[in-house]
Amino acid sequence: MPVAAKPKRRPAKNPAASPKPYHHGDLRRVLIEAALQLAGEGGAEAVSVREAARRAGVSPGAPFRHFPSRDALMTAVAGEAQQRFRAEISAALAEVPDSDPLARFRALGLAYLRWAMRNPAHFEIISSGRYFVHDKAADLSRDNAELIGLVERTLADAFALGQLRSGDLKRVQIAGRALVYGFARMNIDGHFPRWGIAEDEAGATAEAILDLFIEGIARRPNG
Amino acid sequence: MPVAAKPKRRPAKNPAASPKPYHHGDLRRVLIEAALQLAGEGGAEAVSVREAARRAGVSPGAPFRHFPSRDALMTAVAGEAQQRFRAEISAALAEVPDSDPLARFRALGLAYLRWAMRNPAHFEIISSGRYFVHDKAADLSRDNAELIGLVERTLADAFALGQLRSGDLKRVQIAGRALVYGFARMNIDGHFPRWGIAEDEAGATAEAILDLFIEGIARRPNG
DNA sequence: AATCTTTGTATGCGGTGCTTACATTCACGA
DNA sequence: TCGTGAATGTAAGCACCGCATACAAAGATT
Repeated sequence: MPVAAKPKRRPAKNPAASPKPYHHGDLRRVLIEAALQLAGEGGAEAVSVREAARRAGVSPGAPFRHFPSRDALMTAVAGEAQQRFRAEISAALAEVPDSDPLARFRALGLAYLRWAMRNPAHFEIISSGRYFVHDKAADLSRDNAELIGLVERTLADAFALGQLRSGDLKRVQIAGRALVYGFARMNIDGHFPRWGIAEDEAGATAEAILDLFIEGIARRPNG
Repeated sequence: MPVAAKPKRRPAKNPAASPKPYHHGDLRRVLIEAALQLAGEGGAEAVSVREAARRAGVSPGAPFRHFPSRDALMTAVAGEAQQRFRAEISAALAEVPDSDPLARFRALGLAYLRWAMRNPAHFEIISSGRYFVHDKAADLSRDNAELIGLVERTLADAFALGQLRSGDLKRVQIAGRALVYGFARMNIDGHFPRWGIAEDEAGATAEAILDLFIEGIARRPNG
């Protein structure tokens, strides 16, 4: 199949050549982007190597030059998604002063929930542990450990300032994590209709349960 | 392929005939059982129609006489699993008197968590909303609605007896659900190693966070 | 300019869910 | 009692998937 008028390829790598060149340019990046898009459209399960290749305009085997397996692609996708997730959390934390750790804790939880509500499929890829092997993704694990450490310090600060009722911080942290993770997953897994929570109510409900939790762990002046 | 000595089939339906008869007997039941077993071994995703058929000693197309799709099979599997789930909860509730609704609430949460810890794959099939369409499974939905109603009444009773701090029962209920669901899913999704929770600690941790939550919503005599 | 490495294509294997056409057995009614 | 139709199995094949191998094209290096 002779390609129409092979354009002799300019020496410098100028990607403006109209008939698509043999080499893609940055296929790796494009594949990750396509996978993110696929996930956003049809859920995390809808991501397939072949379809990502199709969208990149490339043969079904090409992606395997960049990712040895589907899981490897998903790991890269998870890395990109987690980066965005962390960025949102950092932005939210930047608006709350260090002097009020409990407020920071709340802001963190809120940012977590908001991002998870808006990017359910991406959140699932990051957290479900079904799309890549966490042990192999050192960056992701380290990043996640940092987040855990941040929460730990925040809670410790809050307790030191007398904002918390109980000193069992690990228990508080795990419970808090379970709460937000559970709410995020209830959204992903389609539980909200069964609970009479409309789509536009999800944000308010998220805030409500987070506040309930915080009221539960906070020191209260009177009964 | 002449089957060895076709045994003339006794008139009455006696399944003791050793060379396997053309008709299976109760393929539907056996397929559900095989699927439950497959899920228990390799997670919910490991369930395939072909493998279930293989284990039932039947051709790959045979299951489709009983289930129009894989999802239909999974719906039946979910029905069976949910029945067992509800049985465990009912058993736990039977041991706590009606006079202490908050204790009943706790027992319910504990039974929920225990079953989810012991049957992660089955729990996932029931609750993930990825293996069957909930709208089509009227029995499951009704059953689930009953459970929600039970929790609602329990909380209302607790509030009436002055056991609760807040009267916003819907919020309490959703938060409680998110908590236990999140913890159960953290187990399924492999989050516990990252949180330093060993397998034999999961039960104790589950109890701990449930108690933290209950302490948070309970009326306390002194600050 | 020649060669090596990278990155694409072509092709094919085994797995999956699902469909259609056909075979066998059961159950019911004349 | 015996046909006949309904129920339930098999066989074969489709499209899709992840993935491996062999080959071709383009860049990079010397």
